[in-house]
Amino acid sequence: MFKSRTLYEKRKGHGMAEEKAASVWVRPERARRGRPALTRTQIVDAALDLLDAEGLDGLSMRRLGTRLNSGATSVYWHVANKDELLELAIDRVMAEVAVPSGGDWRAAATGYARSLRAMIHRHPWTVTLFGGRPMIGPNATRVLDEVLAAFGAAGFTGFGLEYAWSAVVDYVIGAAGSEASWQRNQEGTSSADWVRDLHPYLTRLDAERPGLASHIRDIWMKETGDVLEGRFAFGLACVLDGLESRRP
Amino acid sequence: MFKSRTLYEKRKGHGMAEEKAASVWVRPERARRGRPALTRTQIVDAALDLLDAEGLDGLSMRRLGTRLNSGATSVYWHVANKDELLELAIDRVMAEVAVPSGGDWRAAATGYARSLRAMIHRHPWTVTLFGGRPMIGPNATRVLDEVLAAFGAAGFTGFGLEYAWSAVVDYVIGAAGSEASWQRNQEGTSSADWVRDLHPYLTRLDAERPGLASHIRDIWMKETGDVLEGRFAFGLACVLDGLESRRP
DNA sequence: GAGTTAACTCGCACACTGTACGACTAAGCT
DNA sequence: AGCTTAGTCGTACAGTGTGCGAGTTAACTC
Repeated sequence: MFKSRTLYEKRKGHGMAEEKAASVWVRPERARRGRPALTRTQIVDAALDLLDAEGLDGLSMRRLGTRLNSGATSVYWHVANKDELLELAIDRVMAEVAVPSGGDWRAAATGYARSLRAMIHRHPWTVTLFGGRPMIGPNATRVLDEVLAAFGAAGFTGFGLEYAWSAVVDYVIGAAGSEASWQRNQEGTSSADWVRDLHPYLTRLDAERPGLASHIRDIWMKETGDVLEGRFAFGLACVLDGLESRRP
Repeated sequence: MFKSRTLYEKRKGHGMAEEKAASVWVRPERARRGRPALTRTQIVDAALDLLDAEGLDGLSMRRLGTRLNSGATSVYWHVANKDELLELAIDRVMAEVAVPSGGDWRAAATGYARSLRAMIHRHPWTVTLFGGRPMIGPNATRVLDEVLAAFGAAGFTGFGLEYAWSAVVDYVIGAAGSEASWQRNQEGTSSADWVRDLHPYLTRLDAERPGLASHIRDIWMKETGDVLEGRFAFGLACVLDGLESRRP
């Protein structure tokens, strides 16, 4: 009898050296014969539901299985492991980020930055995953291509191009990431709870570091959505100004 | 007999409403009587060893226990749960970041940024944790106080102060975070492996997106430590220039 | 139509996780 | 001496990611 073996596993034996399984992106979706089966898109859809609803911890292979009305380990036929599933998921949401074209480079950069930030707000679980593995999926690729083209049209080339682009992404990810976890923190505990938690800390701070204490009271505890908006606009403008003055 | 109960648990009963346990930082270390015991510092030391050696996944309570030559669950007497342990750990490494004083504001900001980045490089596991909960430990507090003072001396006040400071941290965390995971990625697989993994992707890219393909070949695959250094210097300079021109 | 083969699902098992619980030991106080 | 409390630890529970192999179904070949 022929032993059904996972195509995705590392192949050994036959005297050949151990061979790495290829990335999801070069490996085509399974050819479908046999009983109609789960689809990659179907699986990623369900995974996204769980991720968006409950964050990274909300996604477990078993819960994914039950959501798909299938066995806990059936997904493993279509996907090598959980990391790969997350790779698929993050590329899927990268489809939501757009780089406006047709305007000047600054409009393109701003649009890209805001679009990326909005995506992170919709899918806060992405923050942890950024840069985990190099993002190589079709949508990430498309975005990268577009943004490099926009910065290239602005005159940046070579390492300067890389530097300029990086400055924007790095800032956006840092800023949007901190906003995302701040919001996740707020929604868990009501604002009043948060204040009560902070209270003993603040009273001690009043004595030891009055400047910091008043900053926290006057700024942090009054931080609304508008303030976050202003903060992001400010930081982004700083970065873009710096780029403008360094543009070839 | 008196049932020994964890002091750290939420206290209920006696008709009083459920009460939240206070944060690690307001709760003193356990008074020591009885047999000489584990120490907070001792525990955090061991945790840091594991974290620095093998990253976030390297720290499990059981491994921590064996490293301390103690039972797997003994740590729970000194620390409410794993999250709290991580809070202690991250504050410990915050001791390593310094804000230079005595120079102009730009020197202070640069020094702070570089110091924070260096700390992240030494302890890449911090990246995921930043902003998880608001950082409230003594060292984080000290750093925050110092950096706010430096920016305050530069003329920033109120929300402008918050904006200016945030722009720097957000950029640094974004940039250092991406560098850290990039390095972690390189050290796992040898550089040659990485190239081989990317190869099928690149050949396809040559046809579909030649601009991007050549960028990857010419820039990404030649990225050395010096390049990362230059990239960070560039981005930071952009942010600081933007701040300078907006300084009151 | 019969038979073969490949695609796919799924139950079970393993090693591992965080942590609640309660029994136990040992030190200090009266 | 006896009591009280600080501190340790073995056990247990519910959950995790995933390897394995047996079972099921549909499309091919003859």
